[in-house]
Amino acid sequence: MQTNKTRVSPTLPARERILLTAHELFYRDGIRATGIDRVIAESGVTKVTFYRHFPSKNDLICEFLEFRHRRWIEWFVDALQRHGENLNALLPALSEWFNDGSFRGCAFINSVGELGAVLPEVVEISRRHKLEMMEAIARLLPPSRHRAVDAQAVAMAIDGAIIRAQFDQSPEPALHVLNRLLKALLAK
Amino acid sequence: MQTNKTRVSPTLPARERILLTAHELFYRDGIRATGIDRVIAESGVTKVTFYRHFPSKNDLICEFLEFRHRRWIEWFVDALQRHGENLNALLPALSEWFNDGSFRGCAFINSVGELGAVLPEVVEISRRHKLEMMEAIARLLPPSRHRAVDAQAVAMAIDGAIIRAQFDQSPEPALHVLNRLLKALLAK
DNA sequence: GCCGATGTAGACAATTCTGTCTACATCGCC
DNA sequence: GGCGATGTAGACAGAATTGTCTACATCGGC
Repeated sequence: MQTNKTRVSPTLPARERILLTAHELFYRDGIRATGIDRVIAESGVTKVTFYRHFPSKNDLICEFLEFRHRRWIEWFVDALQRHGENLNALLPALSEWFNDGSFRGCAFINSVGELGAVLPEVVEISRRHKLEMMEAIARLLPPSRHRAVDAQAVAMAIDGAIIRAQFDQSPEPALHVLNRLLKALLAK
Repeated sequence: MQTNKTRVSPTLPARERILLTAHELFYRDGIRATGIDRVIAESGVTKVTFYRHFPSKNDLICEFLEFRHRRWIEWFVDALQRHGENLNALLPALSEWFNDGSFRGCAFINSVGELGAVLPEVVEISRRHKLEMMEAIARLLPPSRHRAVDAQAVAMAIDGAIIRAQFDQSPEPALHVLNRLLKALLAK
């Protein structure tokens, strides 16, 4: 009898199961708050299997961030495209994310806050993540002398909105205020 | 012979010493990363003294956030006043903060990311903090119909800038991009 | 047919964490 | 004078942490 609380498909290879489980727990509860034993139990593997794939928790943390990065950017680019591939796509795209029940802010902002001082790789991966987010935003802007700086301004406003959405009960104020900020930025 | 690594003045009452030490360690290294034993050792008190003042680590965490809140707002209001008490004061004020060697982002953003899912008081205190920050910003704006929303937009931009300054090596890009964002917001 | 990669089961070690306990000292204030 | 608040020193308990170890099973590909 298996009484595992496995939440991921047991047909997936062990490595995928571990990564998916870590992704859910790390993002939801925080990284330090999540013990390795918990990840092992919920992904339905054994300790040996786990440690064969991830020599230490720090390795898992880095792989979790890389995994999250690929996943998030893929969603972001797709959402922007679905909503018209211009600046007006930003709000509906972010609205999707903020309204998702599992939204708990930006995994990279959270991780840098939690581990940045102690695990430099976390900062490095997160910086790369924000850079790629900014590049995706830049592609929405018409080529011009200010494109790079404008994209940075939009990215900064979005980070502020992520924080706001994370703090508030509802994502509406964050989206509303972000809209005002974007409008002001475009009307220059 | 006292070999304590006490970093706070030993003449202060025990409670102050604990709070100052916790403030430094929690902000610098993260909350979960900092053990109670470490706080006790570096504040130069004993376990009994510590637990008489703070029944549990969670109590200390909340008191740390309240302490940080009072301290930060006091500094912020003062800095805004010193720099002219108008919107142009924001940049030089934040520049002071970002350039401080101990800057490691916003303690409330970091704490919500780390503990928000598991300690609701943290979110509550942090929300209050952001509200008071926003009110201080609102007082820089001329009374108008949009004052509240404008203050929220400025606060959101500032949160984005805090993140950016925390991620980057240097605070310059964060300040520069924030400047652009504020200029756009005012020129409406 | 064999080898290496991947998988399972669970005991065990070493450390660290929070929090409790006993026993005693000092100081301000009613 | 006595009491309560505040302080010191350090042993101890109980739980949780990360990571190691032995022993065995399965399966695909060379």
